[in-house]
Amino acid sequence: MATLADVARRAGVSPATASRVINGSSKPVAEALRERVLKAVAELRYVPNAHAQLLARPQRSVVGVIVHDVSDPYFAEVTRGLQRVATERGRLVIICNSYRDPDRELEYVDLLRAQQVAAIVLAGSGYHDDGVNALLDERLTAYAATGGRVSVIGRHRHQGDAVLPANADGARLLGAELRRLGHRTVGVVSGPATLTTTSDRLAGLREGLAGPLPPQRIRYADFTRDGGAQATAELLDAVPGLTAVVALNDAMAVGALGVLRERGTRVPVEVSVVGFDDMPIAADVTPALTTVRLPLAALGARAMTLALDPAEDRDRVETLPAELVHRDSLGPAPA
Amino acid sequence: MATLADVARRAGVSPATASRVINGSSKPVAEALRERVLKAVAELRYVPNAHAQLLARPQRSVVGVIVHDVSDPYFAEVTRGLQRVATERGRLVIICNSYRDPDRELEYVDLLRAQQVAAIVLAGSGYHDDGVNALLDERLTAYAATGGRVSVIGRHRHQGDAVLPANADGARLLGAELRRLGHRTVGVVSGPATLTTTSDRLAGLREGLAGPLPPQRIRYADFTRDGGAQATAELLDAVPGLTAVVALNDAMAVGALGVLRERGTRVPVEVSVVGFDDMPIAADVTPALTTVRLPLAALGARAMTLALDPAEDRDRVETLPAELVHRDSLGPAPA
DNA sequence: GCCGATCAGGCAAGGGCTTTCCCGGCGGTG
DNA sequence: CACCGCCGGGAAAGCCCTTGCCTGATCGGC
Repeated sequence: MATLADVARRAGVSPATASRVINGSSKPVAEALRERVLKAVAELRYVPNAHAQLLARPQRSVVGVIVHDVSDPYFAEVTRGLQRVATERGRLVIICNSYRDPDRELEYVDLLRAQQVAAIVLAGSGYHDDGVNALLDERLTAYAATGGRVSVIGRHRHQGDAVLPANADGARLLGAELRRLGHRTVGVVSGPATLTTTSDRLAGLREGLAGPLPPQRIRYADFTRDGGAQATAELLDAVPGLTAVVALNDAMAVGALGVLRERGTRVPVEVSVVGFDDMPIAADVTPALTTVRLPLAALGARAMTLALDPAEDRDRVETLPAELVHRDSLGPAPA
Repeated sequence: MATLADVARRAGVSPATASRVINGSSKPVAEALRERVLKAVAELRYVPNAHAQLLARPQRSVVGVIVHDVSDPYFAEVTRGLQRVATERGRLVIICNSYRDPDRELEYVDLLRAQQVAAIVLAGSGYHDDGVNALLDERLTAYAATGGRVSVIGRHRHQGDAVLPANADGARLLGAELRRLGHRTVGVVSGPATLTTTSDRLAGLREGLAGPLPPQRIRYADFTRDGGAQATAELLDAVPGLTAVVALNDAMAVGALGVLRERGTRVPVEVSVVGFDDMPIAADVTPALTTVRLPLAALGARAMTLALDPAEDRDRVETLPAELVHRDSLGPAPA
């Protein structure tokens, strides 16, 4: 691997001059030398060692992002927003998948700290586990204390900036609409109870329905298609007279639709199905999914903006609104 | 930000000893000192500077991966395979999205080189552009010359290891099946003509159909849902008597289905639709999509294995088979 | 009781780059 | 013509960590 010294030697200049040519310092370099350096760079296919550079010039230009799983469309969309802003500001992004494992999340915080990133953006639901939260909070505080910026998407925190989707609001809208359409026996296909997103949505839904939601009408499973399918099957078997299935995200709703199709139940004539998040698939399944749209890319963009913003007022909390998207999978409750 | 020297000072030892405690060198350290160091680390929330570490100990443990777009389910799946193997082998992965921009691909190769990564995995279709290919090849060769490993997924190269999906084979299977079912007027909703994946699939399809495929029955668009929708609309308007639409990936097929539904055309009774890749959505749209399954995760896993494998025989090329998945969107041609 | 072997710990040399500081040479001014 | 200031270039100090080598101490063996 060619080094700066190699380049300098080949161009017949000092490493200092070579460095100045290569990353355009404020100091001027005579045209003749500049060309010789550039020529040497090309010939040696020189690429500066990023680690040496970052060590010498503690200019923190990269931002770390921790998400549950980028390949999940929810986070893909959030990440898109994050990336857009980062690119605009000339920042590189390192993405880490925690796969919903709080321990891995902690590890990644340290890893990013070790990488000297300028900011850490933590996206995705938090956990109902005070031990984990305390640990995470402590790590992030330590990071913030050394000048790092922290910004969080979709979880409640006491330190650092936060951007929240209106989970409860959206669910309330959904619940109210179900109620308006006469649904009284509603089943919920829920994500893991350990996630705050789950409980927020559940709470909002309860409020919107303005009626009882007994525990046996809630089934907890993974926030995936298959989790949704299984929970729906259980629900259909356990709850007689069910007129609507609320899935707490669209992937689960797709699973619900699959089970209902298998069983020959007509949607929405016999049973209505609603989702959450408004993923791209939502419009392409049959029937097209009625769901709650969250401004995911905007969430990401905003969080990155806050993280990069040198503003002095920390601990800002912003909520971005949810919106009900009417499609075909929700109809009036059958008489 | 606390440094190793801070820790050493606080623990009353030399930086050397602190270092040895922190990353368990082979050299033994007395229990008393070890504890003092660990205590100092905890109190200062010390995290070693990764850049300094990598500079001091040029142990290359991270692998760079360049994909078109991780949030695309195709690459999400490939990446899953890559990650699995990398994790098994204790390697970290840096993922870069080229967003199908050859220039950005080049930049990322340099960036990864600057990061001193142990290997670069390049995933996703190559381009029909000799200029770009030459440039890329040259960059990769330079990297390989300094001991870097290169491994490539789904593109033809002359240097480095390569793992290929059987694009042509799969398309041939599809074409033959269409022919068997009596389809004679087949339209193709194709990805960008600049990609080699597109031309491979097109060539295979042509072979399988064993009949003419005039240019006006092929529409090129982006490999996205909307691209597929638009191309399908054009095709329906331009080609009378169309009995089947072949979309060159599943996202486009979903778009095709959407357009046909809007127009009230029954699938597969009036027009059949087939896709490619067998993405998770494929089974959940209505009618469920007949498509060609590619072993994407296996492709990723294999590429990572080759990249990490210190085997001496370079330039290995492996092809992983494709498989026709029969679902509901393909039926016999109407009489 | 002495010597050599063994062991724990520290010193210091890098690793590749940036940047401050300094120096020599030039042009301009009095 | 002498002096000053400016400008382009180089020497060298540091950024933070690892590790080979050396030292001082301890211990066992004779």
